[in-house]
Amino acid sequence: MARRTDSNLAAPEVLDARKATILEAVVAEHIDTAQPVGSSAVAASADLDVSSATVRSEMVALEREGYLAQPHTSAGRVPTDKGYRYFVDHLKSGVLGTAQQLQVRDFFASVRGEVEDVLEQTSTLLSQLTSYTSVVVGASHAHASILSAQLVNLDPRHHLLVAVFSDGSVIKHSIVPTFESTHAEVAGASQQLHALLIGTSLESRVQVPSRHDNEAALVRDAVSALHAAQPVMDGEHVFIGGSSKVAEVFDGVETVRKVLAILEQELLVVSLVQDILDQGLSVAIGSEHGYEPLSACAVIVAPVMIDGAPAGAVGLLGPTRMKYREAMAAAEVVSRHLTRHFAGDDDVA
Amino acid sequence: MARRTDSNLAAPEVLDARKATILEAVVAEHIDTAQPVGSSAVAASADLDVSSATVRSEMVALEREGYLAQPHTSAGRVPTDKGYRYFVDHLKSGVLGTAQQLQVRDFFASVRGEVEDVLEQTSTLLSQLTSYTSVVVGASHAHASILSAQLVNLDPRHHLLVAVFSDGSVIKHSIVPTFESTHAEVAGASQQLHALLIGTSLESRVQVPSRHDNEAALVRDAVSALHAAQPVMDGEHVFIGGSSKVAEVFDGVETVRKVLAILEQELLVVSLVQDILDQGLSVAIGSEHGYEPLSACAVIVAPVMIDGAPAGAVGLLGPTRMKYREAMAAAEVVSRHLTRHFAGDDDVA
DNA sequence: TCTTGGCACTCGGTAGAATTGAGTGCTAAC
DNA sequence: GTTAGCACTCAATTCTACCGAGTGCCAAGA
Repeated sequence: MARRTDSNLAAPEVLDARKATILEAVVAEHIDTAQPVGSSAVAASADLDVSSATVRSEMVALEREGYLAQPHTSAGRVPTDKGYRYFVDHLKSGVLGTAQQLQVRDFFASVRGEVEDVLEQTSTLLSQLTSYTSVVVGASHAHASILSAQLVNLDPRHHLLVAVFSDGSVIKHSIVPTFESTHAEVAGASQQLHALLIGTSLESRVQVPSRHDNEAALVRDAVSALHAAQPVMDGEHVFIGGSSKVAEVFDGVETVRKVLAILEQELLVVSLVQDILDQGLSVAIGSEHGYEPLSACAVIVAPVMIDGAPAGAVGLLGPTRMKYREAMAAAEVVSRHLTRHFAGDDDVA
Repeated sequence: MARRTDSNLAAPEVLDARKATILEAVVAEHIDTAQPVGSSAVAASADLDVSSATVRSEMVALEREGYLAQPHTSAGRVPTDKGYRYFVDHLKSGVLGTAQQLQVRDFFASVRGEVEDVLEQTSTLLSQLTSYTSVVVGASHAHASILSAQLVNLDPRHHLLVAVFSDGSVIKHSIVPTFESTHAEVAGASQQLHALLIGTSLESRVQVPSRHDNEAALVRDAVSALHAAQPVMDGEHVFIGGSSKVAEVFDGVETVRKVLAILEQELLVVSLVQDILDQGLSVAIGSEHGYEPLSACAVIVAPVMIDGAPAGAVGLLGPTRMKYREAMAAAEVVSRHLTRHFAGDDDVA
């Protein structure tokens, strides 16, 4: 399983076998205990037959090379972001526990309803599976074609544009023209809109009528409102699950506050996830994503595909010392199920 | 300003003037400092010319009556929930700072867009105004009448019911019948639905066709789906703002976790707010609402009206030692603006 | 040259003791 | 009823000693 798929990034660094074993032992142990790890613990745990003194001298090397750090002189070592990165890059892919596999299977076998509901519930599932906070970013429907568009008359100066897309999404947008319109005008505009927009997507340009009557003006307003709506869309498709996990998983109120504050800004979360995907990563550790307030976090992402094209993602957010193997397995399994779910094979899991 | 509007509740208790002054001084001081308050501090602060010894003896009385509590023998006093209740019941109504008034006015003068967007932004506003977590519950549109209903054909076995309501809300619901339908059948059903549902509300019963063809079956499916959707609706109209404030305002990770966990369950939040309103309260302190995990919290609510009928609410959630006066003022001002906003006077503030 | 046992050293964490001081309850006098 | 005075309580703070996990370094051994 490739952790980096983007070739313009430096290839994973290589350490000699013993250093690698030691580093991995330190990381694994620290993930487990949240404590600095000492040379003797490593000598005992890892299956290398060397004394703690040898481990010690290797550790100073690893520290010099930036993989490990020492909280203070007489303490064990703690992984740096670079250390975690090495660990993740050399992680053998894990599998989900059978109980969890079953949970995922059951979930996708029984989940019903609108896309939004599915995504929301998926975010809850993912967070329950891992005890980390989860993020599910829904597909943008920029490419979906319009199946129906209509203008509904709320009152003489307030109309509602409602468009239905081929992916099952529905958007609405208020149209508040400066002039009053009759029922008949709105109905007429509605019909024109429908004829005009049906089969188009948000990306395609449409030919609007240039006449000067109310009906044509309404149509123009509606079309421009629709196309203006596009960038906002993504914001409506973020689902964050298990934000209370933040308080469980991080220590330090200040960290908790910072992370929650980020999670509140959903647009920011979307671009975070997008950035990581764009970098070709499946995990971003510490400061690898540029978001300073999240420097204590690691973020795992897995894309969700529709028709072979990326169309959303699931993500997990935890401390840098998170359980990468399990969390990555969960993210991948869920993203795969989700992809399959949207491909239409609701039945088989 | 009445804190309790429901007459079947006990009238606010009365304390003699000096006890009241002392109690209020203790509460005010404790809200300010988060520390237990001693007799000498009260004797100095409050404008009663008595010695600390006198204050002391009054305090034992207040403690005996359940208004105050002592964390331990040699500490000052801390208000109980009952103490806060007295404080709140006798609070002179506060006004918002002018800067904040301006902020609210500007906000409502410039806010645009769909109801959902307005509510969401309002929740952010409210949380910024007060630095507490805010809750905005949107109006249920059970009473709104249907302006338009249509069935859109996604694929032969998957149709989308889209209904537009007079309050500008739009709901969609998947219809997945066991049989395949032609385009014409769906279009026919869509027209029947429109004719059938237009002008009705979610509460009204409609006469569905009893014929045995696909078209009639589609109509029946759609109508029942629509009415089944009703209870779920409220869930889609909760907006929580400033959840990161939870980490600022409560101490103790465990409390933070519990509160966040509650906030994640939006339906629960809705019923919490509803319960408090039903009790005729505008503030629920500690265990006054039945939600044990929120026993460290106080919740302030203010109803939002549409056409004179309650149709939603704004709320604030903070620690029991929250700044009641400011927070209540903020909630009331915002709810009033929101009420006015939905009444249509967008311009005047 | 690499490994290892040995050893002195560092320094955070803990446990106890001593101290402090804010605040109380009580009482006797006003 | 009020108040000054006083003994008492007890959390919080400070100080001390000490423990021990863990290090760095070195000299001997493979």
